[in-house]
Amino acid sequence: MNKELILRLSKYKRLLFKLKALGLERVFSNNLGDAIGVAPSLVRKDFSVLSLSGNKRGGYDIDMLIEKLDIVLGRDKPQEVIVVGCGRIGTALMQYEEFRNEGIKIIAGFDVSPENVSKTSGVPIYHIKEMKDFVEKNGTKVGIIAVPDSEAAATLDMMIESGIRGVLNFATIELRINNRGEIDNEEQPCTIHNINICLELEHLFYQVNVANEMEPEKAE
Amino acid sequence: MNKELILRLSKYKRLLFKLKALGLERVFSNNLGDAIGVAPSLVRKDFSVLSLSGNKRGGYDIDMLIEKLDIVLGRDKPQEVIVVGCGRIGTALMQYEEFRNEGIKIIAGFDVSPENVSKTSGVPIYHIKEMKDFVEKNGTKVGIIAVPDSEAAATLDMMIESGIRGVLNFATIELRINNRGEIDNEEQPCTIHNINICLELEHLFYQVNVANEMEPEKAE
DNA sequence: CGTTTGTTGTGAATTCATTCACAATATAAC
DNA sequence: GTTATATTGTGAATGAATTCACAACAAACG
Repeated sequence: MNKELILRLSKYKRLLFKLKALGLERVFSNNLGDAIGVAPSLVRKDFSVLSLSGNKRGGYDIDMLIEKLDIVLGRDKPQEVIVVGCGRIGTALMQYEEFRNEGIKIIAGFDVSPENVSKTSGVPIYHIKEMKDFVEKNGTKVGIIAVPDSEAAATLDMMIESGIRGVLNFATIELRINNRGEIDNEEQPCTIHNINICLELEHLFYQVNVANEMEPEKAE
Repeated sequence: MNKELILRLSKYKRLLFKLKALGLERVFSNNLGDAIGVAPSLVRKDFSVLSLSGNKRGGYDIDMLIEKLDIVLGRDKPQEVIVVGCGRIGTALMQYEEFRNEGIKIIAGFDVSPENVSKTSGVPIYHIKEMKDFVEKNGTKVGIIAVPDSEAAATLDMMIESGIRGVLNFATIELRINNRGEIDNEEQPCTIHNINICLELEHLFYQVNVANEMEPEKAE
C-alpha cells in the first residue's frame, strides 16, 4: 500500500462525509476525481484495488464507500494521541479544533517543565518522565513531537522506548530510524512522518522566485 | 523540476551547512545519501542534473555546493512571509524559533480582530483589510493560512488578489486552484502547499492499526 | 423490447523517478 | 612514473504509479 494511495483514501472519505451531509447517496468517479484533484480513472483504479465496486451506470454508493474505507483505514479503533513538548506549537495543537471533527483526541501532553505549561486546553500535562507509564497504561500508539530541534532525536528514542509506534515530528530535523522512516526488521515497527515547515516554505520560495520566473516552457 | 528533487536539494543544503560548521570541506555522495536517507547514486544524479560536478576521487566541494544550491533554490532574495489568521497556530508560527536559523522572517500577521491578538511576538498585527496594501508595498510573495477551515477558501482568494504567489495552508481542507495546486494558465501563477495535520495523523493510525498489524509479507 | 447512453472495471501503454552498472578518471601509494 | 584505488558521472534497466482505451454492462428511454 502506497503512501499516496492512503492519503487519497483519507481524502475520499472526508469528501464522502461532506457529500453525505449534503444529502447525496451516490457519486461518480469523476465527481470524486474533480474534488480531490486526480483523474477519474485513478479513483476507479483505487476502488478496484480495494474491491469496492459500483454500479455500471449509477456510480458508487456513498454509504458503502464510507463503511469500507473506514475498515481499510482502520478507523474503528479510538484515535488517541499524545503531544510531547508543550511549547507554543505543542499547546496550539492541544487546542486544535479540527481534531474533534476527525475523531482525533489529544489525551495528554508531556514536557520537561509541566509546571510552566498553561492548563487551559483541558488536556492533562505531565512530566516527560511519566510518559512511559502513561503510554503503557493507556496503550497509546501515536504521538506528536513538538520539542526544540536539539531535543528531537532523544525525544523520539524515549517515545519508541515507551511504546509509541507512530510519530508526527514537527522539529525541523528529519527524524529517521534506519533508512526510511520505518523500522521493519524489528518486531515492533515505528512509522515517522516529518512535517518540516521550514522546508515547505523554502520550497514555496523556490517556486515563486525561481520556477515561476523562468520562461513558461522551461519552468517545472 | 520535481517536487521531491527540490525537497532533497533543500535537505542537502541544510546538511552541508552543518558539515561546514563542523569544519569539513568536501563530501562524498554516499555521505550525503546516508545522512538524508537516499541512495548515493541519486545524490550524484541530482548533482549531475544541476551540472554540479565533483572531483573524480575527492568528492564534492562543500562551499561550491552551497553556493550553487543557493542559486538554484533562489535563496539570494529575502525570505519574508506573512501569516493570515492569528489564532493559536498562527501566533505559534510567528514565534517559531527555527525560522530564524533558516533565514525566514515573518514580517506581519493579519486577523479579522487584530485587537484580540497578543503582540508578544514582536510581529506587527494588522486587520486583514490592510493585507493588500501591505503586500503591494512590501512586495511579499509568500503567506501562511492559519484561519479556521470555514474561512480558508475565502482567505486564499484574498491573498491571491493581494499579490501572494506562494501559500502554505494549515487548514484541513485541501486548497487548490484549478487542478493541482498551481495556476499555470494565468499570468501570475500561485503555488499552494497544504499541510494537513489531521491527514498525517490518520495516515499514522493506518500504519499503526492496519499495515503493521498484518503479516510482514502482506504489509506495505 | 430494442436501442441509446453513460459509467464502471481493468489490461495495456505510458511516464517518470530511482537504481544499477560500469567506464572514466583523479588521487594516492609505492 | 606506474599501478592501485576510490569516486564520479551517466546511459540503460528497472519498477511503480498513473493514464489510456475500450469492452462490459446497467439504467433510461422510446
